[in-house]
Amino acid sequence: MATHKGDGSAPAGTVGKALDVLDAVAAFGRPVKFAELLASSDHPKATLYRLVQTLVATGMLAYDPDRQVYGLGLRLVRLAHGAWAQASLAPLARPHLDRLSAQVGETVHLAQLDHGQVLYVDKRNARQPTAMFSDAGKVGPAYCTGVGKVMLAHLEAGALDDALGEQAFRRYTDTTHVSADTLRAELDDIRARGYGFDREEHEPGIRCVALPILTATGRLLGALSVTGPADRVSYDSLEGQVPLIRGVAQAIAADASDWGFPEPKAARVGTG
Amino acid sequence: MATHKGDGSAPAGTVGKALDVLDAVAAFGRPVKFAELLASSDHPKATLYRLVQTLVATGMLAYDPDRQVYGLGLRLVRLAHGAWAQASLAPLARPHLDRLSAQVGETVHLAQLDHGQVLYVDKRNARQPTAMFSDAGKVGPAYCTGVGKVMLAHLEAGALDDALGEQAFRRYTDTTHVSADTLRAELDDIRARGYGFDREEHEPGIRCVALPILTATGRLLGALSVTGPADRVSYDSLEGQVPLIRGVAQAIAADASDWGFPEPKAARVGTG
DNA sequence: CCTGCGAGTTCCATTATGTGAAACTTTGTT
DNA sequence: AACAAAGTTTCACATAATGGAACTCGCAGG
Repeated sequence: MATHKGDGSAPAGTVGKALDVLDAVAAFGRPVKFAELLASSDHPKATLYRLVQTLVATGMLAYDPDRQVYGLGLRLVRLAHGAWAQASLAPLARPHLDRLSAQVGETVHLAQLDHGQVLYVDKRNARQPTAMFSDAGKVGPAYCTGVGKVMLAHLEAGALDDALGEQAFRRYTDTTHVSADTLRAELDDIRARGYGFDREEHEPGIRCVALPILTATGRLLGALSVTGPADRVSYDSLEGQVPLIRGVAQAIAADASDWGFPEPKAARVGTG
Repeated sequence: MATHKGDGSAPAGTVGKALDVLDAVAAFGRPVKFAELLASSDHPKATLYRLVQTLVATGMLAYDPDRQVYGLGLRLVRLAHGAWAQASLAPLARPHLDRLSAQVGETVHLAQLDHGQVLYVDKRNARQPTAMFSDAGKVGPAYCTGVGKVMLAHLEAGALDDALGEQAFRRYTDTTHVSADTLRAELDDIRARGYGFDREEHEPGIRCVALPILTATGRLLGALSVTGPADRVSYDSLEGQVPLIRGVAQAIAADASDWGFPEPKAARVGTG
């Protein structure tokens, strides 16, 4: 799993390697011992060791001398606060999400596309308290979520090809797309219609309707979705929310362009 | 601007410089042009340029070719999700915070110490919805907040000296500590008593009581605080909450040691 | 139109940095 | 005590970073 990159093509120098180590630690999802890290990496012991030392020294990794394990450092949390605040739509969209959430009464997601994957940057639960940070930063598949498909649909041809190349097409449910071909067909549909559904493609019993957030010039910023359980929401009722959601999406886009929001470089990978 | 470190002695290698660039971008709090970054850094143009290129290539920085500005990349948000989940007390403490919040009815903070600064990793508002991610990741001064002082008080001598060296001692209110000396005196008090107050030292009208979260062996994990406006809470009433908060702190510490929580390397900077 | 300027980008000889096999130290186990 | 496994340090070597200078681009003024 790790990331799609593996490393075979990683053209980056020392910095890239160091960051890959961060990813590796993150992939474990728990504090790791040096040996575990070593096993999961193709660096020689000494090299990995120094890499890790550097990361600890810079606060990106935390080392617990008692248990001799490494974890992701708090400096990352600090940096990410900045990233979330300035590189994501979330802070800008916050009041709009609140409004939408209040009006639809179902779970609302705000997502952006990051290297072909869906990155959830904010969320409102049905009628529970506001989302936790643990929701922002979560990633999900693009090919089988409402927000994912809607964003793919509004990518330029080249970027779409790149992004499709990164999809796993794993079958989660019996409605999951398992090939780029059927997905492409639906994306055409979505592009024409302006919104898309997740028809229980990722989790059985979970449906959603999603719309892209586009600038006036058609640039993709992110996506919004309203999600509900199959036993409570019909596709018709979800479709009925579309005008409302569209209004919110446009409001967010308007705020974003006023503020000079940088384009999320989405699937602009590779070519450099 | 730069980091607190500025040590000059051993800033680390290439990786360190690259990460400092990230900090620099984060410090602007908005997308920056290359020239701005250059002005705020002491690297030669070509060097900074390549550093930035590397960071963009690795997804830590995002580049908007239209506006020619750099912002923090979404990869950071993704990584931070992992950091928050595994390097912070937050996920573990979540249910405890919920409980505490429900019982005291005032704002509750969970913080950790990061390089001499307070890092808020979770929060519950008085009776509003749960904190947003924008609260996790926020940093604050250690010398004039309840959680900060309580954590400083439970640092070992060496670490405390380091940490005190990083305090700005800026006067926010007329009760703010403005020197290490008076602060040290209060820290002794706090250590003896086991809890501390923020007597409107950071924001006028804002009081809080804070307790450290310590392992059975006395290792500092973080701190908890209950905060309220001066016109609603007295120091006596806050003090009355201490046993309750202490119970929660102990519960969190117990969970943390069960789970093998890594020590937040706090002020263990320098010596490397 | 062309000239000058500032921002951004590329070049390339130099050298600081990172590399990794192997040796060494520490920690835990039989 | 002896061994093994995990972690740390060493050092000759090579890669990768450095930064001064030159180049390109876009634009404002002459």
